[in-house]
Amino acid sequence: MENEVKVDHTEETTEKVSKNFIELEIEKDLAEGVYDTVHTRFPPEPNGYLHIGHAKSIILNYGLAQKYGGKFNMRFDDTNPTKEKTEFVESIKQDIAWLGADWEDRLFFASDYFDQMYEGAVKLIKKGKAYVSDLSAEEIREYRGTLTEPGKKDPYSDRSIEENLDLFERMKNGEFEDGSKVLRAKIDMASPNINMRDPIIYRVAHMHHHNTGDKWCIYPMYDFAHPIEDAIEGITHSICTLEFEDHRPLYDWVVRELEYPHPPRQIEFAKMYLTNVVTGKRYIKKLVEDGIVDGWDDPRLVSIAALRRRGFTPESIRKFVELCGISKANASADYAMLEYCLRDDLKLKKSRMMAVLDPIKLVIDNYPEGQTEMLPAANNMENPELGEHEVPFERELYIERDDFMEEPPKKYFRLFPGNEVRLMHAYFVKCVGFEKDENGKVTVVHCTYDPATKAGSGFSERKVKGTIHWVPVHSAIKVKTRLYENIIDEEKGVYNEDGSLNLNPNSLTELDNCYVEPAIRGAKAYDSFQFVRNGFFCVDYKDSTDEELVFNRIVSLKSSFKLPK
RNA sequence: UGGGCUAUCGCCAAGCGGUAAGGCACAGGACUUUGACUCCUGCAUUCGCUGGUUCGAAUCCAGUUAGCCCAGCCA
Repeated sequence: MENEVKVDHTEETTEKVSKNFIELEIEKDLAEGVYDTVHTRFPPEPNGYLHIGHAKSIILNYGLAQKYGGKFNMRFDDTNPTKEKTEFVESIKQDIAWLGADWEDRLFFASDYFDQMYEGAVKLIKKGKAYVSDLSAEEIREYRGTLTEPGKKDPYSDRSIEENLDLFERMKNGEFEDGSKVLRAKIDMASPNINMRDPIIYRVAHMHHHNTGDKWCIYPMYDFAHPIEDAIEGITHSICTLEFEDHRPLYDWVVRELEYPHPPRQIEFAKMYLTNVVTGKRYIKKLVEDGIVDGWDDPRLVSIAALRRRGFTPESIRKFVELCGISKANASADYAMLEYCLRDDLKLKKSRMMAVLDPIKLVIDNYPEGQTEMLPAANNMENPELGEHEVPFERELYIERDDFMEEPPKKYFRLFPGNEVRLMHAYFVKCVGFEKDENGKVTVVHCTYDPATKAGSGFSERKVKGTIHWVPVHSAIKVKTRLYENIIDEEKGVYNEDGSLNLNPNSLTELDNCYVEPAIRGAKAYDSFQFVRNGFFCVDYKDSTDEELVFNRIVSLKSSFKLPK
């Protein structure tokens, strides 16, 4: 069979050479007529914020529906009121929409199907396939057996259908206390698969539900509810993660016993982690509580909200998911792969600005005092569509502190005494001296410029090896920047055993004496730019003020020059 | 010691009996008004291990090892 595919007609046609195993399975189903369409869903429980791991599932499910001309549903799996909140419903919807997965008008809640689930349970009872048990939680655990020993028959499993029907209805009517009774599916207490040992399918919980209020005091368990939700919505392929593989026999049992005409099919894939990145909810919760990060959307985290705040694009995340692929092997991707996707997406889309993060003054001795000339600068040399802007050139400029060295190592070709470099968009300048303070720290660098070398003049008498960026002292705009570098090493742990912080999360560096060329004026929250040689930055929506912009570094540029130690 | 799943380059990942794709990372080189970008070049005689079947095996068989998941009235 043809195993090559030249993907769609969408602009972003990143060509995929081979299909993943899920696509292969789906195509087989389609070819064999098992299904005549593809209908997928993303079913999160609204009990927290989504992170990059969820993005894989969202993009996978939505992408499958797109690829096969099918539909994609959004569904909140809210069958356990003890953990769910409306607050999370909203954040999850926002995150998914931001990622670009469109559920159109198909937004559902598992709790919308509670009536049908109840009827399903009654049907099971009538078929003699479910019974009400009075065993306590501890007893249930004992009777279930262990991984190596079979379970024992539940003493209540022989109740008559009539009695079960009566008891179950009374459970629904609130006659029993939480934990006093459960409804169990009657399958096989000796099954080597623990999930099949008469799993609980309904429990009593007198609790207010975010969607159904106080209508119910019994709630279905995931294993019973999920297949029903899928079947009701006409889902064909129920894609989930590996840990549910053991549940598939039960999933199939439910749709079979309930006699759904077109039962959905569950297919599992492996989660993807990022190497050395903290995703554990308990760690993040503690980091938030300890005030080490400033909430679930702190740019150092990898929740979708955090990535958005930091300046990631949905395109880059989609690209990342696509690059990682889908398989059944537990894997953890290098952060470098994500960074690559980010740079790749941003490099042609964002304006390139000169920004000096760690300034040192450069004085051009032979440039007239008080003179200013406006120099044209392409917004993106590789993408003329982005237009151009002007940058004022003066006698006094700021340059990057590490663009000057008093005693340069071999192969350093920026500024050092006697060396000539190009000031980006401007002139060649030659270093003629420098000043130091009492601590030996360089404070000012002096140079002379050559008017003949103006950018765009076609000057070609001589060449320079280095080009450095700069910003005019008097009209540059002062901003704050935040750099995020190393990611927490999960193996060592975020916290030590005594509770002290082990590593600085993503080692945040805040720089508050940075200057950007005046063209940055008017930048708004979420606007992002490439700062020449410093990477891509995004205006922080939370901490920027009218007086001062705060930039988050989205990703740094690759740099191959390293100072020899 | 039960059941399920997985094992191909530092990291992802194709491969489905015909003689190891691709990407990331890395290393060299060219180019360059960002040491970026782009462009070349290099990067698994070998597919967890051991046997077997075959003219031929990463792909089939047997065994073995390692890792992940399962004993919530969580999802």
